[in-house]
Amino acid sequence: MPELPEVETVCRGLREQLSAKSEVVSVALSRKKLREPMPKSLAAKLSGQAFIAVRRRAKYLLLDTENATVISHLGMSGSWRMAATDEAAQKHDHCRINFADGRSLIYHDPRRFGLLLLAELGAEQKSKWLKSLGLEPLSVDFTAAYMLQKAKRKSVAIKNFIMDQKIVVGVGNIYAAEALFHAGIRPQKLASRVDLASWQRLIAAIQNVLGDAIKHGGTTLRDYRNARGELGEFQAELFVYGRENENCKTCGSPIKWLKQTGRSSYFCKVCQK
DNA sequence: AAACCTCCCTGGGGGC
DNA sequence: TGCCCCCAGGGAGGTT
Repeated sequence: MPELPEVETVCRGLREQLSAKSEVVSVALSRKKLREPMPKSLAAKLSGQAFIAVRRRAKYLLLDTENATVISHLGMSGSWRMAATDEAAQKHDHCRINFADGRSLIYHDPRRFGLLLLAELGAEQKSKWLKSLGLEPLSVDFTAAYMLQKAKRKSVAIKNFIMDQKIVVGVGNIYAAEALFHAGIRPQKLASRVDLASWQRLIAAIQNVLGDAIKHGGTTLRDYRNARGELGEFQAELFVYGRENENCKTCGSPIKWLKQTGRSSYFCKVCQK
């Protein structure tokens, strides 16, 4: 589900919601496991603490107290919501963090592909989930020269390459399709065949589409909600994703669909070469 | 080493 | 209405 813009939107929302810095009084976990079991020590570690910062690395949310960091990944269907502590639980709620001010922060995840882990303060980057991650796409390090070098002698399609979290993080199936459209590059093109000028266009396209999606609060296809329970609005701005047989917004020709390594791709065969 | 495939889950939609 | 199959925003682990 959530790619960088959705996770960033949730991050900003949680930062605001947690700015009250109320102490945790208790934590309740469901018996179901997410991708990994949730740590039993969560209640003991968080009780008496307040969250002092909320950060994002790739598609991971990092919630800091003074002595630990909660690592959260939303998988395909995860969401966080703030509710009154006396509000009834919903099906698929898996973690409920109760604060002294009468509110509760709740992790909800029907498919349970998400993650909820605990790291010692400052040690989250050592987690196996974070240690091999590539560059942040909105950082100054993300350059055409870097991508050209990394793509050398790679026989993967460009779409798979820009979705490889070891190379660049945060780009998933929707925004890969959208960025390639805006850069005029077909998703099947080999990464090693993309020249420097094309990389410059593609990097600009990735940064623009991620930035615009953040401004629109992300894309809601089905499950995604921000920390206030609101939907994203970027789905109205999509040029190709999910638009098979609909007219290209630029040239009018029908958008094409293909399956690449098990995932749907969408492109315009006139606008993308 | 690199590039596929499979699997972890629930639920919604389409075809019959 | 029901059943069955396919699909979905991710990503680690296994296989070739």
